Amino acid sequence: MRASRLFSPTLRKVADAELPGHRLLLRGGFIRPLASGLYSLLPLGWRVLQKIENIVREEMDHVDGQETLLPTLHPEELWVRSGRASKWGPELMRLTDRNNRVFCLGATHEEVITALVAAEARSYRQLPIMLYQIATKFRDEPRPRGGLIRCREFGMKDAYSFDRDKAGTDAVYDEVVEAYKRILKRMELPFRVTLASGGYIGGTDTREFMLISEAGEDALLLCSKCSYGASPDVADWGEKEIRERDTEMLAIERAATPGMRTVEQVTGFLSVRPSEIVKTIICSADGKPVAALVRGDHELNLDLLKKVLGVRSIELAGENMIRSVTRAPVGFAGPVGLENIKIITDEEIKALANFVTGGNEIDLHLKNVNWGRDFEVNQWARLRYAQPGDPCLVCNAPLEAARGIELAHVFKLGTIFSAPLDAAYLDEQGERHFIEMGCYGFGTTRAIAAIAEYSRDENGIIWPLSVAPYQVIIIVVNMEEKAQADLGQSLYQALSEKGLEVVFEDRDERAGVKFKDADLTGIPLQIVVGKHAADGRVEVRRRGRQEKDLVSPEQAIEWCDKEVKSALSEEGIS
RNA sequence: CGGGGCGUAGCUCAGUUUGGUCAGAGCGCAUGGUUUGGGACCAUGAGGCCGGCAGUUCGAGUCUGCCCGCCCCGACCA
Repeated sequence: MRASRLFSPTLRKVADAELPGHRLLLRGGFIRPLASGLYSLLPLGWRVLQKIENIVREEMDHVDGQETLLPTLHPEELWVRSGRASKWGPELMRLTDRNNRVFCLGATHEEVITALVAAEARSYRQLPIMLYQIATKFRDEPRPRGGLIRCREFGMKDAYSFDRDKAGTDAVYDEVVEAYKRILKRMELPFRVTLASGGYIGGTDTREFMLISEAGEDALLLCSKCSYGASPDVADWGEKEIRERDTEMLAIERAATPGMRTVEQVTGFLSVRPSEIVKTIICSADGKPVAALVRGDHELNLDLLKKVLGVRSIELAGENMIRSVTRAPVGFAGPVGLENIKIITDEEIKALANFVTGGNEIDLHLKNVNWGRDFEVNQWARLRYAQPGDPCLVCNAPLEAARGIELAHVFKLGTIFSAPLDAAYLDEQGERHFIEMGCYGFGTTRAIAAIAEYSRDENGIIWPLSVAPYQVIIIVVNMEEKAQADLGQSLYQALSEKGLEVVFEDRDERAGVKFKDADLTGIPLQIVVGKHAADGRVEVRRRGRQEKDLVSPEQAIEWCDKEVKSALSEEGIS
């Protein structure tokens, strides 16, 4: 491609973009915004996406995935059947056809694929199947952000596995995990595999492939030593020695705390640390009030509480329930004097003595409260969320807080979709079973953003060869110098004939402009045809590296060829 | 949905406080010339519904109200 014909409008400055990677994608002429959360991919961006898609495609095919293409427009009725029409609510984009039939734009494709398989699969002999597609998804996100990181319309590879039993799903799942590792390695993205919750879709064994990045949207807790990592809402941690209190219990004191309802307010007002306060959270467990106690600097995990209590539903109590239990407005609950209510207490409070609690009276807190003496603990349990510093579940090293960009997601669906959509098969005995499913998503457009975020310098993006829009750029410093123009032209021809993807920077621009644009565009192999052209010498260098070599044109061709071959073979197309 | 910011030339922005020589700058673009190894220089020129609507006023880019759009934080989120 000749740069003089290439549609890649570069920009010096952009407003409305905070993330460095996003800015560089805009500046480099890869993407342009159309509306909030909607982007056009320009020729260079589209080429990058296709490279990414092809890597994904190869690795999915390698684990026996079969590519399909499913409709973007779904009858809403299908989503009603699976129960997700209401679950997703307005996030699912809806529209009507001329007959007033309601359709939605595919936010994901479990329904469609399950319906498809349900219609065709009858026998265990037809299983297992793994189908995937690389297609556009639509979600009316409450807040799109970060350019391609979170869009309302975005590219994704979604795969679905269909097996006769859980063991079958397990096997495919493990294979896809390995495939994803290869995909990310080929894109030269480092990643952590973390545990996550099922979210809207549900399912188990939810794992996310995260690029650790400040630009990430998701908070994570990562082990500082081993590979354990999880999102804070599901992070577990290892046994922690809790030394029971050994300080002397002081006399309980009433402390006026006018208007002080939050931990922050109370700590400030009474000059105590959050870890010296015990929060009392009134919850409604199957409709009955329960008091859950956690340290002021901890967060109550309702899921844990639900499990410990063995109830069906758990939620924070409403104002009325709190008033009737504590006889005080919200913000002053405490365990002392509570009657007819179960008090369940986080185990780490065992270590606390003389702590502050609410006084069950407006504008009142109590100081020097002690468990056992001032109130009875009905049950000790682990009730809080993990936090940085907690010991790793696996190796006991401290967990650290981090942020990540979710690149991919895998989980097991069981029969969540096959049951309502009636995807079943007959086994050897003629018995009917619902198909066991798995779901495996990979964000292709998001991967562009992730690479841009990860692999860059102040001058622009530095694309790995595997996903670069072009592999080589030949920069002719001055097209008016015949020696340079001719040498550039012949190099362009030779490299193209070798099958390399080349941009020929032939524009009538100043050298500085061309260099800046080349760096911004991030094409990994640069050949500069300049003042040494008359002596039959050109410069070669890797984008992002300082070193440059003065070589003959033949050596330059050889060098490009070698760099590309070694990069693409190191990927190990398996 | 809550909080904050912004909307003026293709891009980045000034001008809004205090209504009236207030339609501006730099970059980009076009033409001519000089330049040619890291976003050159000179000259000339084109380019604006000052986000929209409705008010206030003799007069609105500037004040008021409503609306729309974009960005950021939060809530939310395969």
